[in-house]
Amino acid sequence: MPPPTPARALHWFRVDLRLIDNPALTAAQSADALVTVFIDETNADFRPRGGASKWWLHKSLAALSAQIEARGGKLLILRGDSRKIIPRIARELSCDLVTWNRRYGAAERTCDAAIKSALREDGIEAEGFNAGLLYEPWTVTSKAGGPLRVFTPFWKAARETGAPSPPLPSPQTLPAAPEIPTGIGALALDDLDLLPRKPDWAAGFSEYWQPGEAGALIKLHAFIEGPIKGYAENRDRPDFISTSRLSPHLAFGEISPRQIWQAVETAQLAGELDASARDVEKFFAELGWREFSHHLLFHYPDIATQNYQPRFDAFPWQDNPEGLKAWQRGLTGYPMVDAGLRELWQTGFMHNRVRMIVASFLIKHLMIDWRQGEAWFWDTLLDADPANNAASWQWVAGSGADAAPYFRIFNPFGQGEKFDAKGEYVRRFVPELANLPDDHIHQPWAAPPHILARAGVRLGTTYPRPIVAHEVARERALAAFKSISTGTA
DNA sequence: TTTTGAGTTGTTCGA
DNA sequence: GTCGAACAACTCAAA
Repeated sequence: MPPPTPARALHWFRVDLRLIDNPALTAAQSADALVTVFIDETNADFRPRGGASKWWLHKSLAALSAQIEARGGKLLILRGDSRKIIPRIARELSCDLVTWNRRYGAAERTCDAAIKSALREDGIEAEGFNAGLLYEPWTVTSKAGGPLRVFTPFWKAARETGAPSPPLPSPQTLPAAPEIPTGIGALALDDLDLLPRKPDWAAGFSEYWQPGEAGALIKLHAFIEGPIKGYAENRDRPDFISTSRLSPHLAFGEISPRQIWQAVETAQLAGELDASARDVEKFFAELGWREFSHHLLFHYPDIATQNYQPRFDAFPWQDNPEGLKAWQRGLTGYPMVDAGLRELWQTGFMHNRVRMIVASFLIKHLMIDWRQGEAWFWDTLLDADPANNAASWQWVAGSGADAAPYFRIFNPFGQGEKFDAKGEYVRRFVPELANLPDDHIHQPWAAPPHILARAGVRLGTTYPRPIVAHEVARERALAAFKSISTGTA
């Protein structure tokens, strides 16, 4: 337990870049003096941040720092191995309490546990809190006491443990920081060198995103006033804004799932929500999938690198660097797949339905190891999240917990015809096909020559032919997946 | 211990 | 055009 009124506290920001509903910050703010710190961690066993995440982090830290200063506080920025830095600065700044919010990856938990014991050996109190999840992984168990590995029973059991707790308010003022010695190694945000320069591939991102707590609240309220109505049906439509787009904000902890939950529920109870109960349940279930991914990461720490189902270790993945490159660049010849990958490159985001389509294509049509797709998403997604990214790729591959069956192979043009019937999504991100009529835009290779000519499309020149024929690829994938089935085959 | 029912997101084929 | 069945068999969770 922390001292009743610590003289001097340190709050360590990690995946909680916000002031509202920040229990660790709230616990620290009763101190007479408060230092808040963010560390660009260079710990050897941590996965390096992806490029898109770095861009977001820069913007988010700028927003957070301004918010803290507006309340009389100070955000210190440092770089290095957190296992050394935290105990050192806690000592040098004479702190008697250090607080943080928990993270759930194996390396991070080991690190935090080591820091906690180091601090306590120095007589400094250290305490972790839950800021990132509705239900912490160890609180949701089967009747037998173990982790749940199927979503539906997991989500049922989680909700039976009780309603999510309400969010904490933002502190209106923060205790002033003590004098920071110059030798402590404080950096300016720009020193972290998080923004891309040559070339600046992130130049377009600001058009779509406002990183930081204020931007998160704007997205939340826009969702509650708009797309949550009809969410159950529309969430599969990439051709208009049909989802919350809160994922990058959640990935950096600029908003908590408790805040989202409470805002939706409050609007619903007040009769201000023009959405059906089914819409709300569907949306809550998506938060539930995020919880489930974290639950899996906590109980099975290797999910980002190892097949959850070991029989997939024998899968005949193909070494196909040209195929991988065509996929990454959005040049597979399948408009829906290419639109998705170009949306990712241009905006740092991809609609969830399209993520499934492009992932299925990489894994099943090209038979490229899901880890290569996971790595690309890790580098390019603004919402790259160690739990969601790994669990979702394994779900598509069929190698994960509660995964898609092997014979579920998305038809890359059928999905387009179904969920982007007018081709608006394709036209937005694959402009060289924009003049094709609706009924040919998802299968340009099958369009009559005069239609292609009129639309200015020359296959193999202005837009690629399919790099693999769907029917051939499908049969090949079915055979490969059958070969690792546990049956007698 | 054994049994039973269920399991995010799909596609294809044939009636 | 629409609809149901097949696509495998397994694992999980609970009774």
